[in-house]
Amino acid sequence: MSSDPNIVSAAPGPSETAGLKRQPRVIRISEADRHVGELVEVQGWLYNLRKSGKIVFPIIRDGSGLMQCVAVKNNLPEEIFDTLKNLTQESSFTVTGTIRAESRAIGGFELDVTDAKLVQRVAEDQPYPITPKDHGVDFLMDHRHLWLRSRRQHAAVRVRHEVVKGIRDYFDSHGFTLVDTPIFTPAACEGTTTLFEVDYFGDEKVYLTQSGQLYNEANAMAFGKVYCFGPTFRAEKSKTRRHLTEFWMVEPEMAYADLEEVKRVAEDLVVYLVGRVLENRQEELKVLERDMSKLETVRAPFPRMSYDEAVKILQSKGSEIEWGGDFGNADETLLTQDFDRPVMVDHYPAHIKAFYFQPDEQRSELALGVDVIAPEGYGEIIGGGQRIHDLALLEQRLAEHDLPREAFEWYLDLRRFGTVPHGGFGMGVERFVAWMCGLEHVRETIPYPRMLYRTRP
RNA sequence: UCCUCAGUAGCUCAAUGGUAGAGCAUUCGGCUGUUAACCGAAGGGUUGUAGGUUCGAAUCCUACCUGAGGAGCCA
Repeated sequence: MSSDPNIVSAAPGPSETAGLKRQPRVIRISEADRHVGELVEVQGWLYNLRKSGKIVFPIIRDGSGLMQCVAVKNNLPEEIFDTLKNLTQESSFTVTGTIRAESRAIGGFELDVTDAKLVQRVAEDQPYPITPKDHGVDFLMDHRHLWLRSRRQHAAVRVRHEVVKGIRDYFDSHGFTLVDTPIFTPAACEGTTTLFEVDYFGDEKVYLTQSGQLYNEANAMAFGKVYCFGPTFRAEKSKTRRHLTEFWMVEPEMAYADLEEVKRVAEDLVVYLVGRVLENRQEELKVLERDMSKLETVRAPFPRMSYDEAVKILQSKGSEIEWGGDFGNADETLLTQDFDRPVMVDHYPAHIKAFYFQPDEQRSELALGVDVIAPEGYGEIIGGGQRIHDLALLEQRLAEHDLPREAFEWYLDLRRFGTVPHGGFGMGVERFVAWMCGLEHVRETIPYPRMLYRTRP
């Protein structure tokens, strides 16, 4: 007997007597293996239907999986057989029958039908738009609310769930406290990227956050080790397979941490998450046809190199990059192609990083920042580093970047009242999930993607 | 913002200046083990929009609209 807390329906208990009508237990398809030989009820939607005269094979989808049902005309009341025979795609219905292992059927189990109830039949003059054949991305995105019922989308969303849960479990079990940062913010966190402006009761302009980092620094001084995890907004007119205007980012921040500690945590987190996805989401990766051998090699230590070294490697591989420039996507792919795991690049030129990066002691033109670049062309999944802890230096950087001093007074306070070296990073969930799933585009890693030219549905 | 490509049936595509077609989906009929089942039939079109060239335009030209891929920027 299962103790799955998800089962809310009344199940036949030990007090059931022979005189009572037997109520079949409602199960989810994902747990079919534990109910072989039992009479059960499945509640779901029609995924596909094949019929051959006096026998029909409806495949029911219940959100947890797919199961083929077998209904034979001669063994059923005519009304029930006709109900199943006339089901249209995505019609909702419940079906009762006995579970049997069947290697020919999708999922490995089959239901021999004894009863069925129609809940709502999809009208044939307005059939379900997503047929079992091919569709284009534009059409599917217009029907995203229905597309999520498809197997591949289902798999991607489940991998995302695993990654999100893994992120929380990792930080929760390593002494971090979740301290949420605001989504409405009064000014730019970094001053570089474009922000979405929001009218705030007419008399004040606020912006949707592009990073929780500045608040994270305050929180780290309060709690030692913190993380924030929520949606982030970038009004950049980026139109590539790696960009969304609304995406999720986890940002840990640690007091008394230097660049090396930031790198250690970033590496440890990535290794943990990859291992967890491989362990718990194999079925989903199979649906996505992900080459799992490409993930199994992701172990510590990751290759580490300085920006200087990275530029030399790129130049030797034919890139036209020059010292001082930022890496393009082609550069990132070149840089990782000889490795079977992510690559860490640190000590970037300060002028291509945000104002708050701590400079290197020996070479002040370098910033103590690190990027983690995923293999297979998935690009930068983590960016972070050590922050400036000295008040005078931070004041100088604000001035150099023409940032409004008064808006940052609270941030400067952190350097006035017990400042310590500290650092952290941000990891983009969608890019990470796209890498795990082997997806071409990050738009399939979030249920309702928001992109340059798409805000619907 | 820039560059490239694409818009034809509900969907995916064909028709390369000369009568707009196929598969899937839908409807009707057939089939007791199908695996995107199959077999037969039917309905379904102002070829993204506006203009132009031509005897004749889905096809050539111009503008616009919509989308995709990429660049820059970033996670």
